[in-house]
Amino acid sequence: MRRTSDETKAIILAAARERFAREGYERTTIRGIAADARIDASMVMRYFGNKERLFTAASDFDLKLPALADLPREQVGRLLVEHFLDRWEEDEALMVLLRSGVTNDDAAERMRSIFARQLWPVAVELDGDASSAARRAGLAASQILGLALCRYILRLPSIAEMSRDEVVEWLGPTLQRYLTEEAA
Amino acid sequence: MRRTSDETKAIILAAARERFAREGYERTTIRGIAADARIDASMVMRYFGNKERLFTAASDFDLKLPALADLPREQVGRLLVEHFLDRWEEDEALMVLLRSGVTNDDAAERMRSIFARQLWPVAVELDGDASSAARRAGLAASQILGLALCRYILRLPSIAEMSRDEVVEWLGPTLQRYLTEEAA
DNA sequence: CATTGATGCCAACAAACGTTGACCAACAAG
DNA sequence: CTTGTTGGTCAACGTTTGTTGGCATCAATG
Repeated sequence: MRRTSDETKAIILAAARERFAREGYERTTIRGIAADARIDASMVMRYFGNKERLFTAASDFDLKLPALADLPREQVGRLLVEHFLDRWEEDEALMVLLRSGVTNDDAAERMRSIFARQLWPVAVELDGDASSAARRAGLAASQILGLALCRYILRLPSIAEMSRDEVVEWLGPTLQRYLTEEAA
Repeated sequence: MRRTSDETKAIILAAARERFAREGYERTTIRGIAADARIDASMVMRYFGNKERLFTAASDFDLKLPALADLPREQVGRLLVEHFLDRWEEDEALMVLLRSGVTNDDAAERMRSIFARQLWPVAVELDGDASSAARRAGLAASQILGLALCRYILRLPSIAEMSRDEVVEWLGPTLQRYLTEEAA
C-alpha cells in the first residue's frame, strides 16, 4: 500500500476538476481523468461509483460571498465584482459548473440553486423585499456569468484582455444598479 | 424520386438546428437528427460530409443588427436589447452557438467572429475610436450573452419569468452606458 | 426498352465510451 | 507463516458513436 485511499481520491478529484473545467461534462472521460491521475479507470469507479457522482463531487463548491452588512452600501457593486473575479480564478469548480451547466441538466440545477441560495440573501440584505430581491440577484448573476462566459470560456479578446481594474470600473456600477437602485 | 435533394437537405438542417440548440454539439447525434428527419443516418453524411460540417451549416447566421445612424442615440441601449430578444426567440442558431460554443472550439470561434464583425461596427458608429469600441462591444456582448444564458439555458427562474418589457427596462441602461458613456 | 443518375435504406465497420469482475501485491494482525 | 484487508491493475462486456459501401427503387432520357 503505497498510498492511503483518501490521497488517491483527492488526486482523482483534482484531475476530474481540471478535465471538467476544460472540456465540460460530456467531453471529459473517466479514462482521461484516470490517465491524468496515473491510475486505472476502474479505481475512479470504485471510489466514486459512476461518472455522475464524480461530477457532483468535483463541482461541489461555495461562492463564499462576504457579509455585506459591514460594507459601505454604495460600493457593494464594485466589491462584488472583485469578489467574483477572485473566486473565479482561484477555484475551478465555477468553471466546471458553467462549462457543464450548458448541456447537463444536473449541473444547471446546481447552478440555479447556488445562485438562489447564496446570492439571493445578499440581495435581500440590500433590498428588504424578498421577491424583488430575487430579480435583483438574477440580474446580477446574468452580468457576472456573462462576464465569465466571455472572459474565461469564449475568450472574446476585448474582454479577456481587460485588466481586473477595468472590469471592476465597468461592471461595478452595473451590479450596483441591479442590486440597489429602483427600476427606471 | 419522392423529394428533391434540396428539400431533404432543408429537412435535415431544420432537425439538426433543433437538436444542436437543445442539446449542444457533443450530445446531439447524427442518428438522432436522422430519426427526427425520418430518414437514414447515412443520408445526413451524404449531404453534409460529417458532423462538423453539418454543425457549421446549422450554426450559420446573422445578427441582423439595425443601422443605428437613424436612431436616437439616447435610446440605443433599449433598442439593442429589444433587437436581441427578438433575434434569440426567432432563430435557433444563436442558441446552437451558445450551447455549443462552451465546449466546442469551432463554435467558440464562430461566436467570437460574429460579435467582432457584427457588433463591433455598431460600437464604432457610436464611439468613433476603434479600439475603445472593441471594449464597448465586448461589454455589451457580455451582458447580452449573460442574459441569454440565464434566461434561455440555465433558466434561472427570476430571469426566465421576467417579461420582455422588464428585461428592456433593466438591461437597456446597462447597454446604453457600455456603448456610449465614458468610463467612470 | 435499356441506360443513367439520383434518392433512399440496410448492414456493417472500427473506435470510444461507462462499467464490471477477477485477479495481483503489499502490508497488518493473529 | 497464514489470513484478511486494502490499493491497484487487467481484460473484457455491451452500447453507442461517426462513418462507409453496397443494394434497392424510381424517374427521366435515349
